[in-house]
Amino acid sequence: MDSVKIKAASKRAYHHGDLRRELLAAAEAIILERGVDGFTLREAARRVGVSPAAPAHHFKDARGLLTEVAMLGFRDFGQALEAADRRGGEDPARRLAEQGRAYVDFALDCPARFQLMFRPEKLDQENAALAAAAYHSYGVLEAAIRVATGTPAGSELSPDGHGLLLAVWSVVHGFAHLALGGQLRDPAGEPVGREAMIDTLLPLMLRHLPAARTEL
Amino acid sequence: MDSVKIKAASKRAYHHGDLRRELLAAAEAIILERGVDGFTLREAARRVGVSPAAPAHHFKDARGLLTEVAMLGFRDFGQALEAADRRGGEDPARRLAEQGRAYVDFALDCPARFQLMFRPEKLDQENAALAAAAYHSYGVLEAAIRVATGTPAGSELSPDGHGLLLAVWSVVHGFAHLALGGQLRDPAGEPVGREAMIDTLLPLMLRHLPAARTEL
DNA sequence: TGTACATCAGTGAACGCGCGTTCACTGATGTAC
DNA sequence: TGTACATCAGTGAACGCGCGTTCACTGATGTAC
Repeated sequence: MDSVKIKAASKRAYHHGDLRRELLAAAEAIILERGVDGFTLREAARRVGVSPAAPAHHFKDARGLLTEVAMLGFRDFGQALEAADRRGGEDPARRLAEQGRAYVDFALDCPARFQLMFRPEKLDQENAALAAAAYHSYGVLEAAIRVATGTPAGSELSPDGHGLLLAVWSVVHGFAHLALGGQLRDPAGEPVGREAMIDTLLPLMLRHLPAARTEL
Repeated sequence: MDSVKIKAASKRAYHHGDLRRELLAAAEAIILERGVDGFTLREAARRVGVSPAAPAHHFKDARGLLTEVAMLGFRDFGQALEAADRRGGEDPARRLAEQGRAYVDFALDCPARFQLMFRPEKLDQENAALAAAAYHSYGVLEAAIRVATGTPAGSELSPDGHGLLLAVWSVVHGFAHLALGGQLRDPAGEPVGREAMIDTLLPLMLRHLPAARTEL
């Protein structure tokens, strides 16, 4: 372990080598500790051991850095939803349930990114990569709804389908938001964990989908 | 109308008269325009036409003012939920549906207060009045769940009841949060309004309550 | 293989900014006698 | 009813702070010949 440390420390040259990536990681760490609003560019530079002017070579400004964090977050998020969707196999209700679980898992496992991702005022809304990544995540959920409601890929979602989408998204997002805020308590006063989501909310939500009753 | 204005302006004495209340109102206006993080004590003082030191006579500090705004918000919120609950009459499902509607109405009609109320890191968590007001709001929802699940006032909520409470709260809160963020779109790309909540989400949520099917 | 030079990725000092809060103060109000 | 005085609710100047960003710079790297 010493050798690794020495190697890393000794190569601390004038050129950092991986500053961009390290700044992104530092931003996440800061958000985790201090909240989205606790982030400052200077603090990120400080943590990475670089002058406050250095980040400008990699990001337009502070907002640019945060936007990048959120964009990468949405990419991972979309991938997690896709993986969950695949785990659901052929059963539409299971696909939705798995996505719901993945949604909450992401929120609770990566609260910094998650909270940033849903704070649009902190991000550069003009950024195409961010918009694309966010829209792609949305598409994963929508696709599962299409399957669940038998809506072919090209045509518009039925009102029922759209309602289901709203409902699933809302319940899952609301749960994540409240859980992250520490506001959810069980009858004993303990903070509610993600199992509550999986065990009770999703079944409740998906109950009326024919296939759901047996699988959940 | 002139007389009113003159009366108000002419009485612009050394002593403001209603500074406390006006600061609270200014804080809300600032949050509305600039978001919760856009609030500053100096800006509030500026709007009210008072020196930056004046607020200290009415609030311990900036956090104290925000805490008061949130506390008053929770009071109104609780009252709105109670009124909605009463509108629901005897039908448990209708009571829940009315509360859900009131929840979303409050969020969309008073976005500044609502968003502040659910940003615990901005508030003084030690403040007893805030905690009481928040807890009271929660109690209104819980009471309706008790009725819906036939749980007497003294005894613990059943797992099913607790699940229902989580579900209703999550869906309603998630919808409000996403709608405020402008993230919800209907198939035509238009922002989704509160009708979606009332027309489709709540029925979906409450469908399995026996009385709900007919009433909604 | 060496060398000149452009480019890249840093430094560190400095800028102006708005913030929350403190301070000594003062004008207005209310109360005791 | 007047007056002395305590208290309340303001002022405005000043404090120190950390921030984002700019600037002229310099060290390291990569490339053309």
